[in-house]
Amino acid sequence: VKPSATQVSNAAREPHVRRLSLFATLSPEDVSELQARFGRAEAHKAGWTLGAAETRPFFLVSGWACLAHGLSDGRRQILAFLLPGDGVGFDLLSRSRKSVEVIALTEIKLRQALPGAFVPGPRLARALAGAAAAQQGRLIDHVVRLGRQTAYERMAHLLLEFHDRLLDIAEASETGFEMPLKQEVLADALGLSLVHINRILQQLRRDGLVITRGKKMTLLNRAALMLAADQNA
Amino acid sequence: VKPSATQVSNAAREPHVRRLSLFATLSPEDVSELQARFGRAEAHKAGWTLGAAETRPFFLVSGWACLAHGLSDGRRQILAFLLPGDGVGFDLLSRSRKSVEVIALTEIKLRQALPGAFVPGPRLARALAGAAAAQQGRLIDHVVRLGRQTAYERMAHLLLEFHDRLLDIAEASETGFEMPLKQEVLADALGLSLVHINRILQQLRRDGLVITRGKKMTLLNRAALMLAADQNA
DNA sequence: CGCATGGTTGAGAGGTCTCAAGAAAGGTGG
DNA sequence: CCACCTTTCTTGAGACCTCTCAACCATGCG
Repeated sequence: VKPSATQVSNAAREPHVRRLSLFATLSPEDVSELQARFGRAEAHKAGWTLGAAETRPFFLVSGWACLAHGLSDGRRQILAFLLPGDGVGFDLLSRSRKSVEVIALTEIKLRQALPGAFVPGPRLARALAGAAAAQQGRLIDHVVRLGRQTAYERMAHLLLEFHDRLLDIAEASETGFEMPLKQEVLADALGLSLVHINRILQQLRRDGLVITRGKKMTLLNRAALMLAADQNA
Repeated sequence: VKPSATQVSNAAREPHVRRLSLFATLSPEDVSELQARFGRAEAHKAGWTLGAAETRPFFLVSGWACLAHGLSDGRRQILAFLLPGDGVGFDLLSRSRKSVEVIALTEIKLRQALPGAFVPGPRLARALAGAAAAQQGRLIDHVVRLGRQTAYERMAHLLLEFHDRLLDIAEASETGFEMPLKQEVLADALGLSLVHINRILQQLRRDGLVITRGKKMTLLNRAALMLAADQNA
């Protein structure tokens, strides 16, 4: 494998390369090895759904998606958000349970793994394991939010999670980011009703912690948000 | 490696061997390879606590324990229960987050991995991966419980989880099992208050779904419990 | 027998939900 | 560019679930 400088620098702009680089220093060869294992970007519209167990591993290239589990009476719980650069199917998460679905929350582009076994080199393996561990950690945070935090705390914590994750891939500014989520989605993630989500957001605005304008979310007081989010994590 | 028949049949009685056998058919060599990698059983009293990130991988041999995360104001969320035969530290779960603790809920015995790298054979690797996936699946169930189920549903679902897991290692009868948990622990697991746990248990008894006598939990109507637990999982 | 621990009850407060309706925002065709 | 329709957000009011506080009972153990 002998990647050209152009190929590498193009790849470096891809969010999954950026995100994996957080967990291990990837050589140009690592990057091109990775790129070679995944197909062309394919696009899907918001609302597109896929049984998580049925798919090959993939990276999300752009857009927001989630993993969700539906109850038989229509209630739905969002298990995790997928942001650009996030992978699905590398760890066991998605395979471990039927009835976990991937749902596109916006228009998305993704790159599926090509058929055939993928045996990553040591650095790449470390990066993939790191990303999987990070996802596990977020799932744990989610349990804590749902089990032991108030609506206000949950929302503060989730907003900070989004901000941190988007900063990692340079899709957020120091003070804010685009959050293309309906309040209904926030409700299904945080285990609250749509109406209550609305009121909690108002409260955060009234307290001067955030500003929302359309899909633009501005964090006015990160320190106060962290205090509210607690988890002392 | 040439294990004696006695060694193997003794090992087969150990709960972690039993549990791993659910995920792959282990040869006698696999079993003795596994046994050789873990030290003697060490005992700890209820209440014993350990930072999950600090420990070597281990198997719980007997007793009940849990993984928990504490908030700064004293609130606590139990992330997962550890039953005899369960492992900690093989997947990323425990390592991924500081401030996740292992807590012994009863007297426990555990066997830590011996120092040095552990490179399991293919069947053993499959079994370990299967066990890790099962644990992930339970974590997902937990998220759904906490996010989208009522107290009654959560309790029903958790009782069924206990029953199924204990049946796997032959520590439950068809209709019941020993549940050595204080109501406070159930509260921290299910995201409810101690008082409410008490009332929910009464309700389950009143509805004829369970009987509790001391630590003995009897499931009178598994079908009805499953209906209540939903998750249609 | 007496203390300590864990379970049970009662009453009132509070957070969150549901239902229902109205306002705003966004997209589409004329 | 406007009118219209759909989607999403916002508001109000009452109900319900769950919480907190504060006792009181049961059980087990020294």
